[in-house]
Amino acid sequence: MTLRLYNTLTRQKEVFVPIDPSNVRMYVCGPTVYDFAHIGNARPAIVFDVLYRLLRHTYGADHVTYVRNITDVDDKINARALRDYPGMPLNEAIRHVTEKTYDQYQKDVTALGCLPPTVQPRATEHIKGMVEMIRTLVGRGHAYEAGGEVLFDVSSMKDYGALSGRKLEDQMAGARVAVDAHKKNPGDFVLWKQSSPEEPGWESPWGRGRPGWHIECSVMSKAHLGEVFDIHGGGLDLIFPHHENEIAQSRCAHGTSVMANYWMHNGFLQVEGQKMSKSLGNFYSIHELMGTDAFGGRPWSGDVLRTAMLMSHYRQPIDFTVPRLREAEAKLSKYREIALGAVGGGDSFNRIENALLDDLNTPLAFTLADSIYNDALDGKNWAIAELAKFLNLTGLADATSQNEAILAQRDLDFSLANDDLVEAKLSERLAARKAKDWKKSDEIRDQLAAMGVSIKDVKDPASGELKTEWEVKR
RNA sequence: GGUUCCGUGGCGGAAUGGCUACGCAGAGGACUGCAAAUCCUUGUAUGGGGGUUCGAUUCCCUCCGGAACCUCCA
Repeated sequence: MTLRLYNTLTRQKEVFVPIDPSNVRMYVCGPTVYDFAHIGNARPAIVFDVLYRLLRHTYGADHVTYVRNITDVDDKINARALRDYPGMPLNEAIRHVTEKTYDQYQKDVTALGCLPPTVQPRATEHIKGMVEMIRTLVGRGHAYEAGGEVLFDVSSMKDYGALSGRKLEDQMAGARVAVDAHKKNPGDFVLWKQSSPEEPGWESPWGRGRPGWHIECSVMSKAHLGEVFDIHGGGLDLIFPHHENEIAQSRCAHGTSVMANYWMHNGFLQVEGQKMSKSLGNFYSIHELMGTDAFGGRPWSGDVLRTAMLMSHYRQPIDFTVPRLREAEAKLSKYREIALGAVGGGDSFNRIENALLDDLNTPLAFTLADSIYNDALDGKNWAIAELAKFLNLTGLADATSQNEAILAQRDLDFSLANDDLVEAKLSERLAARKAKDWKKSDEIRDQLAAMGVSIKDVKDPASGELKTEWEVKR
């Protein structure tokens, strides 16, 4: 079975053929580090991590290069720096913002079970390359200087818009594109803009300034992967304008007919049926979900979040809800219980691997895992190996399950604090049961339930004596 | 207005030109004083209308409904 991927460029699934099997190259647009990553940002990180693992599995771990950039030059970062560190020199404040956000991002994606990419370049490390590429574009007649900016001239590229299926004329018909007086075309976009003395800036042939958003990815991908590479990924919303513009810049600068052969885009995530937004109050950072009670009144571990993501196909929308997370948690814990200790590999039927090879069909992989589960329960080794392989290939063996520890600790704290009280009530209830005073017995059960304690009546198998077990219900 | 995509049971979701998987929830039963837990059994779906076909949920057309993008939001 060969790897097949849906290619946004052609709008169909294609067999993946790498340019160089000894070095498969993938670039994914990473975060702009101005605020903590939210649950929507987690999706591309997870999806492309699964692809990365699959590529490593298929071509060998040393034969895949995965680049995920860090955008640390951006006007939103500047705004955040001014807001959070008033009075501090801007450049210093910016460093605070980007470092803090970057550190948290690394922690978040690690907890979600994502392997570190081969390289995580930062935009600020590549300013020189950006200036060079812009200079090339100007020299080749694809960019021009106007109104203190350097702009890409979209009319200079014949098939601009091929990725998104957009034609320049159609866009203009929409009449919602901002028209700036100094632009030749409304669709022209900024490559370089001048900075005021307070703003961050770098020297360039066009004065002290800073790069536009799109040029960063063109330069960083070129630096680490070359002019043409295999896979370029990101969220659905990046197709236009970001990826369209990256393609324009890279192809025009290098004179190539493609930038990347396969373009992949993950679908969006909604929270409880609504688009996630701060105004609706359904905006959750990864950090909040894992470390607080903000969503559903309890923390959710990285592996549960990862499972909940992978239960849907990456191109489908996901509705993120509490029942979904519960289902994910239940599913995962039953697989883990049986397969986590097992050594993956073994030559089993490879059905799960084939599902993943078919454009990352993770929901099918879960389905297969469910059907294999019963065989694994019966102790069949091939089934246990297949489940273990599934957990490894999807990164579920690596994601943190820290919240189990947190919840267990909570339960323990509760138990220690309430042990005497609960025991007293239980013996009272046992007496009532022996006296067949069901009313009183049920009342006590209700009281305990109200405290969050659920009970289980059992018989001692040896003596046949009545006993009651209890635990804290979450 | 333009571009792209999606409609399968209560929910999540797979697959297929020929009884529509699987999981969760639900229902019934066993057990229990009653519950819980556990075990056994089980009902329910391809948005509407055309077309191609022996046969369409699958392919084509159309309608309805929904989403994303056209605004430096993954």
